[in-house]
Amino acid sequence: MPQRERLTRERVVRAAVDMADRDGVDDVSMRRLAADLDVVPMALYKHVANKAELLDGMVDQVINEIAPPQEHLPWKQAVRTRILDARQVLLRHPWARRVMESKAAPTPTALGYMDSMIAIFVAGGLSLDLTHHVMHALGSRIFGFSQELFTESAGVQPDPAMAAQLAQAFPNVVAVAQGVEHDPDSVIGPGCDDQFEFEFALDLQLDAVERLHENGWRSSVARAAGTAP
Amino acid sequence: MPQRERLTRERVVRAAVDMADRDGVDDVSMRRLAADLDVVPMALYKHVANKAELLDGMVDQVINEIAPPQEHLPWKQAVRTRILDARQVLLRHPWARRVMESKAAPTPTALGYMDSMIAIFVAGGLSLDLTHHVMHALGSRIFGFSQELFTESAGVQPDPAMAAQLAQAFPNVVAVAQGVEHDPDSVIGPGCDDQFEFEFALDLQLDAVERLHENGWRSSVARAAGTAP
DNA sequence: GTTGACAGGTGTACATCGTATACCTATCGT
DNA sequence: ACGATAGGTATACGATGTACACCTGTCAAC
Repeated sequence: MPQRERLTRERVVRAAVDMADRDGVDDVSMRRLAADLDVVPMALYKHVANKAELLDGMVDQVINEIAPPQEHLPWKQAVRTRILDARQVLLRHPWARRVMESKAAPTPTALGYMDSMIAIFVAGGLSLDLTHHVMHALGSRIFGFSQELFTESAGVQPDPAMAAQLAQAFPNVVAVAQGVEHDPDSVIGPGCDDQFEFEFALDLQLDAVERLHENGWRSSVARAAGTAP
Repeated sequence: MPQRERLTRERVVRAAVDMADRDGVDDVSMRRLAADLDVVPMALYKHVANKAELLDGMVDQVINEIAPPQEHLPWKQAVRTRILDARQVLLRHPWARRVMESKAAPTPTALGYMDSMIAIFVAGGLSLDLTHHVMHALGSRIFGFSQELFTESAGVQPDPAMAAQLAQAFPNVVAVAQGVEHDPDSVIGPGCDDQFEFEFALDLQLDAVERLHENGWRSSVARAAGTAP
């Protein structure tokens, strides 16, 4: 009988992703991961060069969960649906944002994803130059990041006395937060970083790009506009 | 004679910021910091609760380097110049981006900064609701982040054989990168995350917001537009 | 079959990290 | 002069990533 299923890079990475989903990425250590796989810590190093490479593998697995672009769609829609899909994937693996952001170089998998995204713009007729700037402007949103800064009002603030103090110290922050909460039409999800905010920002940018493109954007024009007072 | 200058929370935090600027934030450990201050590691804990609080203090110091908003300016210009100033500050402290992004709750200092930024929009006549969404849309750009994903093409790729292989595997990425490099008009700075890209993205968003505002934006309208196919 | 190479799992060890706890000591208001 | 207290010290613990040497089970070739 096979006393224990053989280890594989595949199996190691998959277990690490599961553990990160479950306990958060900070609690993924080589030793805990090894224990999870019923193996001695150093055994992992036969399948993974070091922890950085393990994290690379984890991110790659997440990126591979993003569906390939839909063909035969206008570029704006194709980009939009793909990014929203990426966002769904990243909501399943919230730790991936921080890991990706702390990496210096993209893996081939990440490059491939960016490549396919660029392809959509180019196929849609956008110039290479405009596409380049757009990729920068979209930034990490391409990977579906919610880049939420702080998980705004993450914890409930139960203390009413402190709430009053807050309101005095930061009246505008509180006004914006409360104003929206009191608006019955507003879409306020948990942590306020919900689907609406993401789509709002995404559409703002995509619409602006579309407008630029339709107006026959050339780099000199935009540069002048950008640096003008 | 004062055998050694007394330690202060101020002095500790300042030394930590200097060390992070010099060696990168990953090399800032309580022990190295203590050695730098010619003191035993545990001495730091008399001025700082723990490392997380130290990082908070470091970020606060960076935020405090950002100039206060200029009065008597139209909101768009006021926001624009302030964010560009924030960007300059963050370029001096590149580590601050990652630290801020990995924090869950904002410090009072960060809240104060956001508060003063919101104040600009509100004073400019934007509705609380629109301001709220705009703050989300701008996201970390408010703090001047370049959110560069990967320090794109950070290292030079000297190997021509690998370059060819790259071009075959990721034709679009290479095309976009090369196309721009070959354009003599293009502004390509080190790492390609230069001033132009940042301003391009920032203006794209600010212009879009201005258009929304001038068209008398109401939340229901934007929501319908956002979720429409 | 026997053998021998080698992929893959093991054991031990080390430097480094954050920090709890207990202690000592210089300073200062009374 | 004295005792409280703020601030620096000493020691120690558990956790982390991983280098290095070792063992062992599997399988190809003879």
